[in-house]
Amino acid sequence: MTTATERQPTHPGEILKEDVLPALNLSIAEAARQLGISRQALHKILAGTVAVTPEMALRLGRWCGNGPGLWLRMQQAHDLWAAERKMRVELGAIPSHAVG
Amino acid sequence: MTTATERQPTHPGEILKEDVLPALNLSIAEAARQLGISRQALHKILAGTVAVTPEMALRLGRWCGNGPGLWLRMQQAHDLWAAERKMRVELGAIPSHAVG
DNA sequence: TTAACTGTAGCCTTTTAGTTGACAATCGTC
DNA sequence: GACGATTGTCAACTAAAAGGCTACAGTTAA
Repeated sequence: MTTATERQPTHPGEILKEDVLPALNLSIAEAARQLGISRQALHKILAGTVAVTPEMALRLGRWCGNGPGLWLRMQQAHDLWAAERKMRVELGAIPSHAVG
Repeated sequence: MTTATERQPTHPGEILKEDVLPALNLSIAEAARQLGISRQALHKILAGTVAVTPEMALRLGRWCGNGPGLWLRMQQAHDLWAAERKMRVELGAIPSHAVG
């Protein structure tokens, strides 16, 4: 395996927008206030145009009460998928020292 | 749990320097050549002064034959630990919507 | 001695997260 | 209809970080 070029993993902002915000019944502006960030910054996360940094994952994890892990793992999967496509050619040129 | 302020998680470069490079019996310069990066860039990773990005994790994963996951998880643990200390105060000000 | 490798230090470019300010469009309420 | 809050989106700015490059002093091996 690890051939996995499936489809793009869901961006954490999507979960935030479709599940968390509706469940809490909060506006974007109010949520941003509680998170201590600008509403524009939160908007970009919801739109998936910026990444969830470790710092932002800590904010979200504290705010949602589920810890930073989920948000960070989702973002990582997303980043890895993107990087893998971008580097496909270059990666092929790297010699592999695999044991097996 | 998640109180975890233990000690700083090991930086992935440490593993690279102490285990991988000796096992492969390669110089830093040669390893950098194979990885397709400058020897200075590799040196900074080994010294732990820069982070292992998703792209770099893909290079290392391909090169070592173990995939990018290990390197990325180690870096993430490292980053999270650092961010958590830096934001401790600010995090306390964020209201928690935990269910339980 | 000469060649290669190493640790560091700069400098430069590009990318990206986050801020503030601004504007038009929308929606609920009085 | 008017008012206020929210929203989507833009631009300008700052700050940080990755990665490349050059350079130089020190070390080690042939």
